[in-house]
Amino acid sequence: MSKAIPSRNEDYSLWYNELVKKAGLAENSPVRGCMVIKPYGFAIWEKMQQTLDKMFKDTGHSNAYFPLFIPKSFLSKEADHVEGFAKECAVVTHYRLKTDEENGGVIVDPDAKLEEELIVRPTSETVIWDSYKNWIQSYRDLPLLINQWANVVRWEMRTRLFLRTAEFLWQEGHTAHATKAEAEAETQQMLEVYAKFAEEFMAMPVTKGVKTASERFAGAVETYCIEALMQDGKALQAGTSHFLGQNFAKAFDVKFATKEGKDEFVWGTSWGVSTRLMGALIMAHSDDDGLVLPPKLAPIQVVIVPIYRKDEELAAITEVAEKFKSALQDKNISVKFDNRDTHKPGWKFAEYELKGVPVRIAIGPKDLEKGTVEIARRDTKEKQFVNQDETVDFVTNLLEEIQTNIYSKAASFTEENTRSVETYDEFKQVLEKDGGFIYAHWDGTPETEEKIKDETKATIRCIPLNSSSEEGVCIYSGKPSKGKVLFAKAY
RNA sequence: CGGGGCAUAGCACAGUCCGGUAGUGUACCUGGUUUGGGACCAGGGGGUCGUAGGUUCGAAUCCUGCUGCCCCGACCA
Repeated sequence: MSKAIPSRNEDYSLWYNELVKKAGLAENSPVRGCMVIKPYGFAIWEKMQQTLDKMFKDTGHSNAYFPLFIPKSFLSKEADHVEGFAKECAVVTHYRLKTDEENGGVIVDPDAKLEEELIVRPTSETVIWDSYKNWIQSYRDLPLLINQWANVVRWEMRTRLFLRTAEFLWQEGHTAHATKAEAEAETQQMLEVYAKFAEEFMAMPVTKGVKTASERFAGAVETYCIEALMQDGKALQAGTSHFLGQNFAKAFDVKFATKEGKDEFVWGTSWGVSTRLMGALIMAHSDDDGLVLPPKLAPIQVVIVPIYRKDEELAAITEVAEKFKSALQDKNISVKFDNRDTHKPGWKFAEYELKGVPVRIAIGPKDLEKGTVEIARRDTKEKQFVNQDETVDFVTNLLEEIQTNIYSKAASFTEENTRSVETYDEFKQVLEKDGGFIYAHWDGTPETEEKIKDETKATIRCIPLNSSSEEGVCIYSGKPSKGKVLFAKAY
C-alpha cells in the first residue's frame, strides 16, 4: 500500500513523477534540474542504447567520442546555432579551487581564471565540425558517418525527470556527405530508424514530419521529427533528424576535393534521441498500477514468484522454477526467480506490477500437484493456469503478444485522439475538450503559427510527411493552405 | 526568471495560529507466528524540525535573508 501511486485521472503530472520514483527509475539530485538514474531505469536505457546502437552500426555508422568542453568561441561560428543555444549554456570559467581561509570550505581561486572560457556542450556540432575540417580532404573521405553516446547540458528553467533535465544522456549522429541529395537521404534514413525503433521496440506509434521554421534546430536547414501522443493528450517529440545543408561546413570551413578536383563544402546532418525517450516510454503505456514495459525493452521479461509455506515446498518449487528459468534463458528471455523469503507473494506481485515486468509466473504447492503454473500478463492483468510442459512456448508467445498488444493499444489511443478540424472555433473546442493531435489548415506563415500558439498553447508539431496535399484555407487567417498540419499541446 | 504553495525520521504527514525541549503511519532492526494479491503480534533503533541570522529565560512554532522542491506562466529535446 505504501507504494501506491496517484491515479492518472486525478493528477497526471503527479502520477508521472511518483511513478518514476516509486518504480525505481530515477530521482532528483542535489543539483537543481539534474537526475540520478537508478539501476532499474538505467537498465531500460541500456536496452534502448543497445538496440539503437546496432541499428546505427547496421546503417554504416561508427561510434567516436568528442569532449565535454567546447571553447566558447566555437559556438559563435554558426550564427543561428549560437542564437539557439547561448541562453542555456553552462560555462567553465576557472580551473582550480582553494581553501577559504576565513570561512572554511573551498572557494574558486581567482588566480585560476581560464584565458578562454569553456562551455559545457549543449550539443556537439561545433566541436565535431572543427575536427571534421581535418578529417575530410577529398571525396574519398566521404561520407563520414559518426555517432557518439554522451551527456549534454542545457540549463533549463523548468525540469522534469527524464522529460527535461539540465543534464541528459543521448546519442548524437553527425555525418558529412559529398552531395546534398546524399545528406538529405541520410536525414530521412535516420528518421526512419527512429520511427522503427519507437514503433517496434518502444511499441509507440509516431508521426513523422518536418518542423516549421520556428521549431527548427538552431543551425539546420530542415528538421525532421517523430512525434508521439501521450495518454494525457499532449504530444512529445521523441527524436529529431536534421539536414544541416552546408551551414556548419561553411562555418568551420570543411571543404573536400571532388573527383574533378574542385573544392566544395560538404553537406551535413545530425540526429539524436535522448533519455527523454524514457519519459515517452513511461507515458505511452503505463497505468495506475505502475509501469507497463514493452517486452523488447524490459530489463526483466519474466519473473517467477514461488508460493510456499514450508521449506520443503520451496525446495520443490525451486527445482521447477530453475528449470523454467534456464529453459527461458536459452530462448534469450531475461528471467528473475524471486525467492526472497523477506516478502510475501502478494507484495511481490504488486512490486513487479509497479516495475512493469511483462510476465509473471507464480508456482505454488497446488501447481506442483496439478503440473501447472499461474501466468499473469502485466498489460491486461489477465491470469491463467498453464500446463508446465507448455509453459516455455506459452511464455515465448505471450511476450510477443504483449509487445503487439501494447502497440495496438497505443495506436488506437492515438487514432481516437487524432482529429481533423476546419475552423478555428472547432480547433479551440477540440483542444479544450479532448486535446490530442489536431489536423488543421495553416497558411504557412510564422505569424499565424505564433498567434495560434499564444491564444491556445497549441503548437505545430510537424508538417506530416504522409499528409495528403489537400488544399484548403487556414483556420486562423483564411488564406490558402496547401495541406493540413499537425497541431497539439506539447511537452 | 515572474506569481503561488511547501520544507519536521528513508517515505507520507501531524504539531506552527496560541513559544515550554517532537509525534503518527509506513519503511528499517530483533524474535515468533505467517505466505495463491502489498500479513500479524511483541520489542527496538533512527530527527541539532532545509539553512543562516534575529527576538526571547526558552523557538519546529514569531521575524528576516538564503537554498531547494512542487504547481502555474515565459524558454526548450
